Amino acid sequence: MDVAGHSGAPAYQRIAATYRNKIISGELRPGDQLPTEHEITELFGVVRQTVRSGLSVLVTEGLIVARRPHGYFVRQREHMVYRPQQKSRPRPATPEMDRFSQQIVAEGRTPSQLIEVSLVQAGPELAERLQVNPGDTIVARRRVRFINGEPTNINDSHFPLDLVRDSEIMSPAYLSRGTDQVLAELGYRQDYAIDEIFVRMPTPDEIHRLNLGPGTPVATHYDTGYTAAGQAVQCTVNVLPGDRHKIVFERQWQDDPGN
Amino acid sequence: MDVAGHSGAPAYQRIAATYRNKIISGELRPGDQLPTEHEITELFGVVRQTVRSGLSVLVTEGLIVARRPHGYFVRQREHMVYRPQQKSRPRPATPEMDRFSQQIVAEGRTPSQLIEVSLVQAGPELAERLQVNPGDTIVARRRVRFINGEPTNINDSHFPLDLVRDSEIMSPAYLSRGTDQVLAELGYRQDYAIDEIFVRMPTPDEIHRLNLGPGTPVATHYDTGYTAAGQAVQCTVNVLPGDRHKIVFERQWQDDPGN
DNA sequence: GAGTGGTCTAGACCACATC
DNA sequence: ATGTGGTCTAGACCACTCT
Repeated sequence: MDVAGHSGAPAYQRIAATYRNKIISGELRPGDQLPTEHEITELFGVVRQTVRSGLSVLVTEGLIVARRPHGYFVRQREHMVYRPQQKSRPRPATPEMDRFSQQIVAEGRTPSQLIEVSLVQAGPELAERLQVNPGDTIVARRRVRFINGEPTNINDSHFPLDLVRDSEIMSPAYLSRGTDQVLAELGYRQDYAIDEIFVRMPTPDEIHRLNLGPGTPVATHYDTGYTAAGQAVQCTVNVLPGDRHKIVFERQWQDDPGN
Repeated sequence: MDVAGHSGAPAYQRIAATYRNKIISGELRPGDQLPTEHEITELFGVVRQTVRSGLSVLVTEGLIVARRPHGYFVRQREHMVYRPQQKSRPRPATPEMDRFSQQIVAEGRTPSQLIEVSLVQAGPELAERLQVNPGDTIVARRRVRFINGEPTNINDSHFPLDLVRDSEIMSPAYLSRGTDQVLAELGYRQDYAIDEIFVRMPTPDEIHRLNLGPGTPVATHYDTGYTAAGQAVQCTVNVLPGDRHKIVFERQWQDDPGN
């Protein structure tokens, strides 16, 4: 079972297991420093490369981070709550902020955004969801959201070009009433949405935009909106770093009470 | 931007970027074999350890797998659809299978399960959700679900001991009508649930139970059920390997149509 | 037996932040 | 200047599977 703990296991796995157990058991707490590579070398009687192999296991597991030139530290994580359900609830009549910003301000933190609008060719993933052909031109409204100056998630909205040509959505300015409202004004009222969540390791581009550390997986949330007639009007790709978010929603029971 | 592509980047990053780009662009397709470590050594003019560093980046990104003694191959993934919403919908009157098994059979595949029931002490995560004190004894009904003999997800249900003592839930047998129904018969009808999804790298135990490859993150889905009075009656922890699942749910709009 | 990846040793030089 | 982790070389032996 606990193969890595066996004395027959490779040395680097024993090193990883040793410090993993100390972290899980609470002996090492978030923010605590591990021994240096040099010290672990002497503790286990192996060369530095072997120590590095062991620690790299814990780095890719997201348990520790290297802070040069200080050493390795137990990682701490703080999850912001992400509620996909709330997107389909009414907003205040005259909103000054989108829902993300409202939530952050309510938590006493400072939100900011970087918005970038461009015309791109639809890849297969987006083409299928937006009911267009791969390679068709679509509008991408790319946004990185920050909390207290730290990049926190990616929110890239995509629209079929025909729907939003010459509308406000084409401007890289902040739309306080939200793109859904603009779409509704253009005659494309969103009636229902399909949410898909994938879990994977980030691409180098995502690592760069979100300033992700090694061993940080991401959730990709595809939110595809449709009119009552079933026409796709937008597909938003949210990329949520696993160490900064938890996804929350609620369900009411629909059982027959006589059951 | 594409730092790893710069000629100034470390050799192992250039190697990783080279094959990552070939995979993303489609030049290398799922199932294709990469050159051997020895061949890449000659292609880049570096020693084997450096090649291994580069390839290990792609392994931990989940893009490739090592199949000894054949070589490295581009990984292929197949996502089963996971619908947390369906848990709160009525089932057929006389179910012979749980929802998971129903779906798998409908897809023409063969489900199976390993069930294990035990009494455990609640850790802080479960204690908080089940409204008990940390260290209190709770009932854990642990289940690994298989498709065609391959482990696919973990489904561990937890109950306060007082609620289910001496009930069928304590037996490690398959309950075709579901534990929710058994709880309802005991007088604890579930009225609503809160779902929380975390994204992280798996623990060694999860790697073992689910036979996970390196670079595979997991989603942890906490499904906590409450009676109408707000009493927590169960907390189920689903562990979903990222390379085998996508999470899907739907939303109807709740806007005021006059908006 | 040949070839694959898995592990390990014993060195070396570097960039970087702190003292 | 010191000490940290980051990268790299040049070897070695091993377990495993295919032929």
